[in-house]
Amino acid sequence: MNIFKFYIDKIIDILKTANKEGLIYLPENLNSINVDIPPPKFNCDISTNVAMVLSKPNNKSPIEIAETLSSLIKENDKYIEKITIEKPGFINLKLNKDFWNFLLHEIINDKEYGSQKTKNQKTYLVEFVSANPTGPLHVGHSRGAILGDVISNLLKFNNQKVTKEYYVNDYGNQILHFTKSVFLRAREILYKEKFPIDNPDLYPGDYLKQIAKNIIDQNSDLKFNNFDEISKNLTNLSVKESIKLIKINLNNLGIVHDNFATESEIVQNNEVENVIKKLQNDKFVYTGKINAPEGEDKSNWIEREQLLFKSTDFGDDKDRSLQKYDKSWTYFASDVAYHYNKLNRKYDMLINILGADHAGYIKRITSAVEALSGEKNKLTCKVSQLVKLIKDGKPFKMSKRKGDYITVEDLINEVGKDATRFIMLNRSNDAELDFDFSKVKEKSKDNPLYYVQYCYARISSVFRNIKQNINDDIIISNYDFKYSNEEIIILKKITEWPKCIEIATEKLEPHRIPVYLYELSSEFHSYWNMGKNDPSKRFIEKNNKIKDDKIVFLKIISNVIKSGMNILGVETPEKM
RNA sequence: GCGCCCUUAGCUCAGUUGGAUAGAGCAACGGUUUUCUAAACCGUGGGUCGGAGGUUCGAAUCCUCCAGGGCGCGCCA
Repeated sequence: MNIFKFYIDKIIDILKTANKEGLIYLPENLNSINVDIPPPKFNCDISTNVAMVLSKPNNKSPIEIAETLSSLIKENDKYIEKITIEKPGFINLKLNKDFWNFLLHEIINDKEYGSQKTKNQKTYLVEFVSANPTGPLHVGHSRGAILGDVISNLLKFNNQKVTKEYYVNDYGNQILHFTKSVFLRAREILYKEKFPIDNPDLYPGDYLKQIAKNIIDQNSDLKFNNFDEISKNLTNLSVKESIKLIKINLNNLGIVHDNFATESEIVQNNEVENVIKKLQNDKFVYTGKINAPEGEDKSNWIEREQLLFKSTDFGDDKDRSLQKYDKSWTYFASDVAYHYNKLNRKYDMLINILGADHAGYIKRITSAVEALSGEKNKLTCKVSQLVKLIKDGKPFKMSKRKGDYITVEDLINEVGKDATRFIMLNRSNDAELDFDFSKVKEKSKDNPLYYVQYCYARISSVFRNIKQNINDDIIISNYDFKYSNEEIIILKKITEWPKCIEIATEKLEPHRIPVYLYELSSEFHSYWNMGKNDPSKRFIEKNNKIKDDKIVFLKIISNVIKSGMNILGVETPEKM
């Protein structure tokens, strides 16, 4: 039940009839007609811009059209108490009590209220995190991880089919350096050799000692004499250890992937060769030269003939290299193969969540997917911007070099899963985020998580006091209530929930959900406090009973909060 | 040099399929608890929506240009 759609459909029906009767001329495209909630001062529930949109094509003033339409609307809708026209031509509707009773009756026990019920269910592959398997996740990874998880939840809430995937980059130079670091840490343990801490290629973090120790303990036959001899085996073991750590981190954040795809498998199965052959056949690959980037030190630049992907055909600023100097594949080449692999698994839509530092990569990979699929918007990439850590009022800089960074484990231990998720989701993913440790820990209004949870807890306390289970369906025989103006303000907010979900889904912007939940909670807290002076606004009466209208009211609000918090992956405790 | 993101109140930020007087929180000041959870509420002040053009009935929102900040750009992943 989306009242905006409900009224747009209604208005368009009326327009079509009026058009047939020759009362009004209709342009082809009616998309700019919309229905909204008007500002509070008009004391109305719904407004539409239809008269202004039709003004020009009809060569009449908006007010004139509004007058014609408003009488038609009024005749055709039994839910209208009052209809007014406001300059410059808005039509404002005030809905009667039958409407609110109808609405509440529709949604009271609908656990999926707000869900976008589309006819065709689509399959999505959401790839996120995909951090290099060279150690545990740090705070920077967690924002994208949470974003991807909640986008998946959001799609699922709308009854779409979602696979959550992690792409393990277990191939290439960084992994080689990582394995070498494990090797040297192992020798440090076994032979007391000093780890070359100053070698900038190696990974200095302490966690490598533990990884090395685990590998030694579990593989007594492995000899740490010659790196080249055990390199392949040790890579596998080291990556496995890393993935183990990463999975623990993800679990602590409340995230479980459905699938882990590995780069090494893509390479071993010759998928890179295959995809490049396909692109060659389609004339998207050629041998040529590319220029060094402007404004940087070009002294090390070696110009050479190389295998290039024609991403400029799709709007990229240069073509992209597929092969390294030694003829091995670039990261991009295997990623193209990986995306071809995704395409062959026949998903309707692909979504990638990337960190800000990989944003420059989007153009070339969407180009590749377009070249391979022939579809323009098959792949959507969302970027999670930087997280600026603030500790003790000062920015906290992480340095991978020194192994000096805040891990997900530190984060969860210090602020907890729910607060982390809520705060990280409370901002647009396109904007940088200040993450202030002391504030996130604070149990007050400063922390929007507790504010929303407290709203749910307050509602729960009413249910507890009247000895009802908040999760049970509400059975009401007769929907005939008259809500006060203060209550209708909140009911109006409730009607916005489907719209919030719609926009959040369409734009893949889950931050709209915590923002909405905060606003709804704010209105509820405000109402709650009115009960102090005005007994009619209290929920429980002197005889410890509750009226039907009140319990319906509470149930609706708690349903919305609960389903919103579920999408966010955050708890709704009944007591705080 | 190029690409992406950001610029809205003192601070941190919401606000886009273009809508009516641009909203929250924090900070400041003053109030609210014999009554369902005060982790709450109420009130007061605070704005050239970075700048300049354009598009139109109407622009924080769309287009162009400019400025400032961030991230990134090599056969690293």
